[in-house]
Amino acid sequence: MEECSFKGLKRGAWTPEEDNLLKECIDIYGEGKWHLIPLRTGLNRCRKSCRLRWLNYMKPGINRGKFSLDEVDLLLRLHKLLGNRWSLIAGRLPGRTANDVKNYWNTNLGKKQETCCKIKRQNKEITCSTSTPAAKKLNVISLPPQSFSNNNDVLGVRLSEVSTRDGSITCNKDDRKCVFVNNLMDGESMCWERVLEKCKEADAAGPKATTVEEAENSSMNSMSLTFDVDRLWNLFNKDSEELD
DNA sequence: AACACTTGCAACCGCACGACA
DNA sequence: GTGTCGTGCGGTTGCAAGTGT
Repeated sequence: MEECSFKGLKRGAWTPEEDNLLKECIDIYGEGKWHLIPLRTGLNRCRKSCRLRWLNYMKPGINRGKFSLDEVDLLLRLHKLLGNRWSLIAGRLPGRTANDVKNYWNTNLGKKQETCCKIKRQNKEITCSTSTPAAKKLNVISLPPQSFSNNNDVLGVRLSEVSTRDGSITCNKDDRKCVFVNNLMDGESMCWERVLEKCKEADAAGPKATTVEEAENSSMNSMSLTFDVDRLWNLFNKDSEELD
């Protein structure tokens, strides 16, 4: 936040007066005009700070209550699929912000994962990095290079703009990336959700964990689902072909 | 009551990326 | 092709509130 480091700009906790100014300005000019906020309101805050305040705290519809079991379950599954893509995960949790999700993960679920890991290391001598909590301990699904047929506009995203080159679903515009992932999980396609459902069904039929860690996860943490990455990838391929 | 320690979360920081000149 | 600007994201920090001793 380069400009926020300049002297003269206020930092730290927001006052109710500042919140009111911010809200009034956004009511008038709308979201996204962050550069206008300090100019129009006289708020002595940088635009990034204004944006963060609005998105994480003041935006209508934000759910500041405790995470329900359903939300935690979904969060765990989405994190397993997407890794630390907090904004994408938050997009699937109505009323939750990326910051909320990230904080919840770091303070609750991440610690549980770490504790689990330590216990396992002590008991089973399983190697497990502790350099970064949470994320690196998870078997985040990594998608191999994937191509889609050219110029097919599916689910609001031109598929020629989509690739999975770096192991994530990406396309040329961030918002489109979001739309793409969201759409994959929404509506008739519900690609990822079907994947998850199939995994759930398979797990219900007979748990098949691919690693010792996952096998232990299934017994140590009832909230955690186990995933066979290869199977998931095959299912994703199948769904992609159907979309094609 | 007073202090130390822990926890949860709001806010900040640095970086990446797209748009545009 | 390159530099600048605006925006968004993930990681990290700082501090108030809560809890333990």
